[in-house]
Amino acid sequence: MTLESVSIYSPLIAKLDTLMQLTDEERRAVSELPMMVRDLREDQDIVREGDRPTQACLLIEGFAYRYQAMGDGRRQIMSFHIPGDIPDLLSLHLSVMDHNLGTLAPSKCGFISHQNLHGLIRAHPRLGDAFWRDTLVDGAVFRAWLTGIGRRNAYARIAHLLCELVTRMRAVGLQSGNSVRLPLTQEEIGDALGLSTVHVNRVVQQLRADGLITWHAKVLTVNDWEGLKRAGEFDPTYLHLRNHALAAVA
Amino acid sequence: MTLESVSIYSPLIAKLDTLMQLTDEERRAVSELPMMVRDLREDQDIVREGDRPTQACLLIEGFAYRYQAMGDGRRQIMSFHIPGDIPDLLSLHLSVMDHNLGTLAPSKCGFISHQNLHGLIRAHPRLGDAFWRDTLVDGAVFRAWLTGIGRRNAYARIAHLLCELVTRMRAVGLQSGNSVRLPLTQEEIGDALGLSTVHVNRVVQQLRADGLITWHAKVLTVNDWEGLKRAGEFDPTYLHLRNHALAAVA
DNA sequence: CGTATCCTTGAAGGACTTCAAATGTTGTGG
DNA sequence: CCACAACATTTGAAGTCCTTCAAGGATACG
Repeated sequence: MTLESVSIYSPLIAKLDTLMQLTDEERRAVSELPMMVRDLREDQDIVREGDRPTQACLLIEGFAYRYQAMGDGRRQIMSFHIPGDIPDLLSLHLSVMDHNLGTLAPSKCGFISHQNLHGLIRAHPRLGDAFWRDTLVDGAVFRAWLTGIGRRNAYARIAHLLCELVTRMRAVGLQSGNSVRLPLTQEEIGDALGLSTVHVNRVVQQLRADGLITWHAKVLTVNDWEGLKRAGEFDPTYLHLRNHALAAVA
Repeated sequence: MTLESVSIYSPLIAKLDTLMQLTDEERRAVSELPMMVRDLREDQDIVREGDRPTQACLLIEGFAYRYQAMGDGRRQIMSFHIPGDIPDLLSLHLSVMDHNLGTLAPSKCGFISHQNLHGLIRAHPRLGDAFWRDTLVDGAVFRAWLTGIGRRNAYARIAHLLCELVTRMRAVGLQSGNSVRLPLTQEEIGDALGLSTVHVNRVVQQLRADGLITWHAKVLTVNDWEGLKRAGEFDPTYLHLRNHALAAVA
C-alpha cells in the first residue's frame, strides 16, 4: 500500500483483505463508498437495542463494543471491535437491533447507508460475499466465546480473549512490536467474560506473575506468546483469517 | 399449504417463511433444489471440525446440534437444530469448519451442494438475502446464549433455553398443544449451558416443583408459559421471527 | 491539586462442581 | 415377553472457584 492511499477507507480495506483477495477494481469501488464521518467521545452509544438502523457504522479509529443490558443493570459484553470492523453490519438484514453498540474510546466512525451498501453488493457480488463472510466470522467469534465462558476457568478465559484481540489487531496492522493499545478496563473484561471485576484483577495479576504479559496504561505487551496461547488453548482457526494475515501473527 | 405440497422440502420452506415472505416462484425454485437425502442414526457426526464441506446439510426430520470438543474430552454445545434448519450453511463462505455438527436423534438430512446453493442465490437474490439473514439469526442466538451463560444463574438459563426451543419449534409448526418432542438429555443441556449434569437435574426438578413444566420421556410440556418466560427473562426479539410466526407463539 | 475512575487487597459466603452410588427407564435379543 | 445391559435420572456430601462486600491505594485528567 502506498502512502497516498492511506485514508479513512484504509482500515476497511485492510479488514476486507483478511477476508478475501481484493482486485484493484473492488478496492476502488470500496473507497468510493459514500460515508458520513463523525467523531465520537468515549462511552457513547452508537446504536441501541430496539433501533431500526438505516445505515451501518464502520469503525475507522478507536475501539467499540457490543453489549446486552440485563434487567438489574448488569450487562453482558458480546464483542470488542477494532478499526476496519462494521459491528452493526447485521442490521443490513436484521431490521431490529437486539443489542447495543457503543464506543470504549474516542472513535472516528463512518456511517454508510444500507442503500449504498446494497448498491455496492449488487455491482460487486464478490464484495457481497466478503461482507457475508464477515458476519459469519462474527458468529464464529461468538461461538469461541461461548466455549470459553461455558467451559474454561477464568485464567484460560482471559488468556484466550487477549490472544484473540492481539491476533485480530495484528492482522490489520494495529500492533507495534509485541504491544497493542487496549483501552479496556478490568470491569469491561469481566462483563465480557462473565466474571467479577475483583476476580479479573486477581487473574490478571497471575498472568503477569507467570511472565505472560505486562499490561499498564492501556498498553498490553505479550512477553510469552506461546505461553499465553497455551494458557488460553488458543487456536486462531475460528477467526478465518486469510493466510497472509495469519502469517503476520507468526 | 395444501396437503399435496408436504414433501422433504416442507420444513425448509416453513423455515424460510419465518425469515421472509416467499413468492410462489421462489417456493417453486426452492423445491426444485437438487438434494441427496440420507437417513442418519442417533449420535452420528455429520461434519467435523477441520472439514472443508462442499455441500450443506438441511435437517428434514430429527434433531441436530453443534459442538466444540475441548482438549480434556469435555465439550461445549453451541446450538440445537430442528427440521428446516441448515446448521452448516456457514460453510458456504467459511471454508474450514471450526466446530462439529451431529445428530441427537435419528434424523433425515438433505445434502445440497454449495454449487447448487450458489446457483439458486444467483437466480433468486431475495432467497440469497433470506439465507444470509438465516446465518445472522444463528449469530443472534449465540449472543443470547452468551448473555445467559455469562450473566444468568442456572435456573434462568435453563428456563431461557426451553423458551427458545419451544418458540422455534412452534414457529415451524412442530408443537402439539403445549408440548414439544425434545430428545435432549440433561447431560446435553448441561454441555450447552456450561453446567454439570447433577446441577441441571436439581434445577429441572425445581422448575417442575414450581409448576412451570413437566418433562418426561422426551416430551416437554409447558404448564405456565408466562411463568417460564419470566423465569428465563425470555424476549423472543432476538429470534427475528416474522410476525405471523411470532403470532403462532402467542 | 482535587476528584473521579480504576486497580488492588482481605475476608466471608454462595452457586455450582465433583465424586460416588442408588434408582429408574429404554431398548434388545433370547 | 421377560431379562439384562446400557443409559439416564436422582440423591447425598464435600469441596472449589468465583462472588460479594468493604475499603485502601494508585492513576489520570481538568
